[in-house]
Amino acid sequence: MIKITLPDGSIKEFEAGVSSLDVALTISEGLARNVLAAEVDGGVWDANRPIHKDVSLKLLTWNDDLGKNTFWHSSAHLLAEALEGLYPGIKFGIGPPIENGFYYDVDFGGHAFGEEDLKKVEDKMLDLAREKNSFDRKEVSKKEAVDYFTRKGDEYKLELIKDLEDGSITFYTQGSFVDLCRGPHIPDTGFIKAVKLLNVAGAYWRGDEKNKQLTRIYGVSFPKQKELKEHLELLEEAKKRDHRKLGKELELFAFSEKVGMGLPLWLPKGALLRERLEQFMRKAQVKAGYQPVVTPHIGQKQLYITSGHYDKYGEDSFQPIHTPHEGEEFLLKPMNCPHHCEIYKVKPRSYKDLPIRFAEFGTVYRYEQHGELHGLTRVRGFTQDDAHIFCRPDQVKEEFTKVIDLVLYVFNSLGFNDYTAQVSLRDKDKPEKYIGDFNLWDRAEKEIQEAADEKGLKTISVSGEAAFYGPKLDFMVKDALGRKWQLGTIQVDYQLPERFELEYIGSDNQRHRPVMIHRAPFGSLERFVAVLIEHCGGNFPLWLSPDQVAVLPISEKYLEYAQAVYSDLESQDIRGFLDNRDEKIGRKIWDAETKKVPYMLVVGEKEADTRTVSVRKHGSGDLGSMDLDGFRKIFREDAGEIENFKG
RNA sequence: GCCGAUGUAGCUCAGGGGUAGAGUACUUCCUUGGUAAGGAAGAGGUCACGGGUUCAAAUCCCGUCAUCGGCUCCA
Repeated sequence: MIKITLPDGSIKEFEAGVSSLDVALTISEGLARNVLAAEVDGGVWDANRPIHKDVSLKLLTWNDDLGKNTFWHSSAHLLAEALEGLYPGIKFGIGPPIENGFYYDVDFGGHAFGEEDLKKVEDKMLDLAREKNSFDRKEVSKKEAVDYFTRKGDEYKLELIKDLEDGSITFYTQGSFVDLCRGPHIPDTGFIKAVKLLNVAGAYWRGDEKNKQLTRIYGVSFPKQKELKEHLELLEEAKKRDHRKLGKELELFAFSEKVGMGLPLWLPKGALLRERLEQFMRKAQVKAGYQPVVTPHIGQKQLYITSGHYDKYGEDSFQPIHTPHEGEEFLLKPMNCPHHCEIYKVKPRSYKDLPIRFAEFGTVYRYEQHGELHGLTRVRGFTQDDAHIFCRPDQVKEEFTKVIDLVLYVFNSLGFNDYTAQVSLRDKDKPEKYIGDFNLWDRAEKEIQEAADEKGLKTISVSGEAAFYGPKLDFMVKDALGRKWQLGTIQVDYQLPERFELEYIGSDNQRHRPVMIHRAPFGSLERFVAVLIEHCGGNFPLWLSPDQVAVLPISEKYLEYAQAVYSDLESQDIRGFLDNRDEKIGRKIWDAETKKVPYMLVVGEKEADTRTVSVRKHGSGDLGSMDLDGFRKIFREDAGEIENFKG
């Protein structure tokens, strides 16, 4: 007999060899029907895998993330089985579950698999699911595994097996499909009741551009048809918040093929939004001891050779601008740091001067690859809310901590609570990707982690995400469709001060090397605005709204009073417009609501007589009549502190 | 850059080898209307661009460009 401890602490005795499913049956048949897998002593197991010793056990259903994971992993196998049935001889890469569904990478040989083929595969998957084939686990030796896939002719699986330890290899079989897989899986395919294959994409084998590109098929599946329907509706809703769609609808920004791809054009309303954000940041930075500087949009090629950027990115960048002068070459600036280094160097610096903080809204240009461009989140010309802090080594942590405060202040002010703080480290297996002394790297990485910990930030560490000159603390935020973007970034850099031979005179009257901290709380104005748009669905906080108030006269007869109201608002620095069109009030309200204008002031005979306005708030409706002072009070309260600062 | 898809009026989209369609926006006129779309008329397109097939191409084929979904990249 073995003892099994359940999550509620109760302990039950079973014969050795009992499965999680058997345990579930002793609790209730209904539960057993829903068990997808089980957490056994912390590891996830197949629900039908026999247990031979005392363990703690948690049954996993669709309501557990690990349960969903297992479900989608099994769905990937089902996809592969369907594909193999329809396209015999194809080869398989990997097929894991992901955050919202699963995918499988497939080598179709010469066949061009397109989106119109998805329906057929979906149907086949559902056919196979109805067969309720069980997922059978089998431990195999490395030799058996190699033999099987050699016979099958699947070089990708063979490559995977090569890296596996003999004795740790398992196969899973469902129906006629056998896969190399560590599992676990759901009991049988019958659990999968609804499937939607979402798209096909190319994906390099093992994520390496030098390898062959496989066809990746993305899908999502559910135990109930209804859940699929809800999921697809959620996706549709998310698409409505897409900044590219809202940016067009709200006339914030546009692109022109003539100007060039990835080069955003800011329309008046968008420019206003940007300006408000810049003003907000300027104000916060002045308070935090930053000094604004301004530098040109180009710099000599030599500047970037010195910084190391030319060596790293030069060939894949916008190419040098030539002048009538033979041999003279300028680069569009792809970053501001070298310019700021030269500002640091204009005069000798004392240890007493440090830290020095140079801030600039610097517009930079980077030749991003064609397929990488994406709305405002990935562009070829953008403005960083950049600053560089030059400090003594002993000041690094304190300065870093202050920057974290600033980033968090910005995020909080804009209601960004759902971010991930990512410590981006170097990939220690690829030292060739980085410059500088790795002892300094280790020091910088440690300082970043410590500063983050001291601020109580919950961080995740990702190796290989560092900049080539130093590690970073990145603030990642998701867009409407769940894609992660880096917004705020803080970087510790020991390399550029070295390359630019930056110095300060210490208290010992000796020359010392300062440390540089690169930081941009927004990251870029473009990307930040994009995420902001999606975050608030185009309903900006009042202080950022391009149009804050619409004055809506009932008819032409009240235009004069409406104009007086509008002028009064203008004199109070309240932004908006007067809708003097020959339209009915219902129409004017419709249009203002559609444009997401926060406040609408309806004025007609009654208001003109009593010198009042009838206030309507976007999304909430009629607030009733009041005089202008009353409205301004409501407005100022809604606008909050930020609106009321004079930046 | 790579794989897959898309490109028709300012916008959203239908159509499809034989003279280009809707809704909306726009212009003019009527209407002077009280909290989410008043009515009528008009104007608006080299069907992304360049080739090819055809008596005839917006439609079929090829190429280019841009956009979308991914991959790679992201100073």
